[in-house]
Amino acid sequence: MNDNIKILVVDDEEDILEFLSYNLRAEGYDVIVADNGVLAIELAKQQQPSLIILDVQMPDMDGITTCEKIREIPSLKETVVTFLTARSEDYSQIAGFEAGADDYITKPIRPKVLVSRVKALLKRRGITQDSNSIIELGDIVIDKEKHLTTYKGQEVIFAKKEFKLLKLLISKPGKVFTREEILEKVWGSDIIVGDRTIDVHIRKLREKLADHYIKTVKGVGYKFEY
Amino acid sequence: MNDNIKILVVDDEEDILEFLSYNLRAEGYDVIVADNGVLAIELAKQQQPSLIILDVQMPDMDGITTCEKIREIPSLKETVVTFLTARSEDYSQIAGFEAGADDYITKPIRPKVLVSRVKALLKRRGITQDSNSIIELGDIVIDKEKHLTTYKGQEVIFAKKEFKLLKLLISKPGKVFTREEILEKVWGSDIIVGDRTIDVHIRKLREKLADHYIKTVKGVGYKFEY
DNA sequence: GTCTATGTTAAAAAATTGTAAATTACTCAA
DNA sequence: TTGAGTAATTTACAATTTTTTAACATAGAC
Repeated sequence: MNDNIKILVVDDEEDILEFLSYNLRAEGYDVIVADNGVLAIELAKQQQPSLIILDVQMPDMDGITTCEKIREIPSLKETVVTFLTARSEDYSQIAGFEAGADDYITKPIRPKVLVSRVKALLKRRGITQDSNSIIELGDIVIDKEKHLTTYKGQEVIFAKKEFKLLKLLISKPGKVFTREEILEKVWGSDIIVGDRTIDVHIRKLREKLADHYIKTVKGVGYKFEY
Repeated sequence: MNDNIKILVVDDEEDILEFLSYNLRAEGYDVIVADNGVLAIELAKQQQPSLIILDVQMPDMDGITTCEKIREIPSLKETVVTFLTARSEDYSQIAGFEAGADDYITKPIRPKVLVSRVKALLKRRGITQDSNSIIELGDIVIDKEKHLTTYKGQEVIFAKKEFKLLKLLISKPGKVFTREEILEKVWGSDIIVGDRTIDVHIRKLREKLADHYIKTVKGVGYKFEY
């Protein structure tokens, strides 16, 4: 089980990516990286990081534009975005806030400053190493910490495996998970279960969610679609 | 462990948040902040602050509404709430008291006034820097220092381990604590005890609390729910 | 129409937790 | 230091819930 806070770092310079990753990982964060805006958006959608650190100056799509696009994605509305700017580019601060940034960090980056800044930012949003556990998607709210799920405001009780399966599917809305993937992530790669086990669990989820959301892609697998 | 008094500051303006935080932290309070009402409520539930400072004017959900919602939450019934109002908005005083506020502070805020006001408020409620070792949740009052528990006004005696376990569960109402977590925090990570030990202790708590509050999340752990 | 993947159901199997009673460890006063 | 009394743990088993299986139904591709 991994409940660490995820941080997405976006920069076109390999060195900076490594530098940031190293320092953030040392603090126990899960770091994912992207070296361009397009990839960043894709990863953000998939991984739902709590914080995105975005370099302003990038080829192709700059940080400001990337941020604007990120802000247009519903599931990323609440994500904290912070810019990385060279001290000189002061104009970017203003533009950055307009684009929906929450903070900016100026280069050169000093590890301690970076880390405390990140901590402060996350704390301000009520996200802490052990309490970033709430996934919200339309009518469904999942609180990992409280192990509690709400559907249309009503509490729904999911057993352990059901909860795990739902968490998996909902973690990447729209993505099709093959049966192999589901088995590996929910049951564990070594455990062997019969053919109908997954179906039965899927059925239970559908039952409890009034048959919405979970779609079958015949021959491939299942997906959660909002 | 940190026994400082927690204060939650809620305002949509970054400057004011920082200003208030700075001054309150300087006085030794633990300050948590929120820039909107929804987050404020979530944080308040999670962190159980002793005092909430709430700006009246906020987008989306204003302070009055936020306060009303807070007052509806059992575990926050006793929390002190004070409003922050511009001097001109005198109507808000009345509305504020109706919504369940305990006091109001007018802008512009002067640090010394703020601090003395806060101190007075907390003192009035019997909360002082060194005596907030009292957790109160509905019918249950726990005095950590005196190792004393009251349930519905009646003193209940908990043995040492029971007390520790209760303290842990109650420290984050709603959170599910896994057996591993409980073992680590109550027994210590190196001590090995049998499979049923936790259950038996849970049972004793339930016995003494008339079977309320402590819920089992099968396959996961236990939680305290008011 | 056949064939295959998936849906459905109920019941068996497995896992987890609840409980009482017995045992062991601990504490504190004499 | 001892021993009575309390607290903590273990044990053995009951009760409950979850998970899996298996048998059969159905839907859609070809």
